[in-house]
Amino acid sequence: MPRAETQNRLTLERLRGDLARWQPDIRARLLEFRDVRQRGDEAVFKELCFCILAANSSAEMGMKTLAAVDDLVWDGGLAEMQSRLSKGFRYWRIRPAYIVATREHLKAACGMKLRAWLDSMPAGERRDRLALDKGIKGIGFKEASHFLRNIGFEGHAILDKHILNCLRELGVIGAKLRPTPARRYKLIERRMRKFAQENGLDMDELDLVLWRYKTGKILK
DNA sequence: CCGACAAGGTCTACC
DNA sequence: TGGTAGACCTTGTCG
Repeated sequence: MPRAETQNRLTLERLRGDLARWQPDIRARLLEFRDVRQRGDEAVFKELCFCILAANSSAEMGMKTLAAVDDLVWDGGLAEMQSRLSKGFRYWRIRPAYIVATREHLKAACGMKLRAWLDSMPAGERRDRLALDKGIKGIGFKEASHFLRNIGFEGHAILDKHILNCLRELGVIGAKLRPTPARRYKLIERRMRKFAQENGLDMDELDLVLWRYKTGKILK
C-alpha cells in the first residue's frame, strides 16, 4: 500500500482535476447526507451511533457494527447489544456502553428531539459543543465533524489519518502535526479551510475527494 | 507466512 | 488547568 511517491504524489493540480471530474458524484453525495435529517430523529441518532462505532475503526466497520445492533440502539438494552457484538466486533464492550450512555444523556438534554436541538445551536458552535459535551460518549472533534457532515451540516473538517496524510502531501501541514489535543485539531482545520478558500475549493467537496482517493484507488 | 507490535480516536485517571 | 499515559480492541504493518 505504500505508494510510489514520485509518481503518485498528490498535487494541487491533480486535486483540481479530480474535483472537477467527480464533482457531480460528490455533490449528489452531499445532497444525500442532507436527506438523513428529513428521515427523522431516529435516523439522526443512528448516524451518531455509526460515528461512535466508527471511531478508530473505519467507516466500513462502523456500518457493519451498526447493522448488527441497528434495531437496538434507539431503545434496546446494553447487555443485548454487547452480547451480539461480543463475537467478531471490535470494542464490543465499551462502544455499546457509549451508545446507551449517550442515548440517556440526550433523552435528558433534548428528549431525543435531536434535529431541533441541533438546529437551535449556532452553526459556528455546533461541532465544538458536540465534541466537548461530556455526556456524548465516544465523540470527539473528528467524529463530531463526521456526524454533522453525515446529516448534512457542512463546513467541518473530518481529520482522519487519511485526510491528514493528504494534507501533508499537499504541504498544508507539516509531517509531525497531529490533531490532538483539540486546539491542534482546530489549527489543522483552519489550515485546511484556508487552503480550500485560497484555491477556490469547497471544504466538503475537498473532504470527499480526498476520501475517494482512499477508497477509490486513484492514488494507488 | 508468521508473530510482534504499532496505529488509530476517544475515554478516564493522574501529574 | 492543561497535558499526557494507559485502556479500549482489532486490524494493518513490519521485520
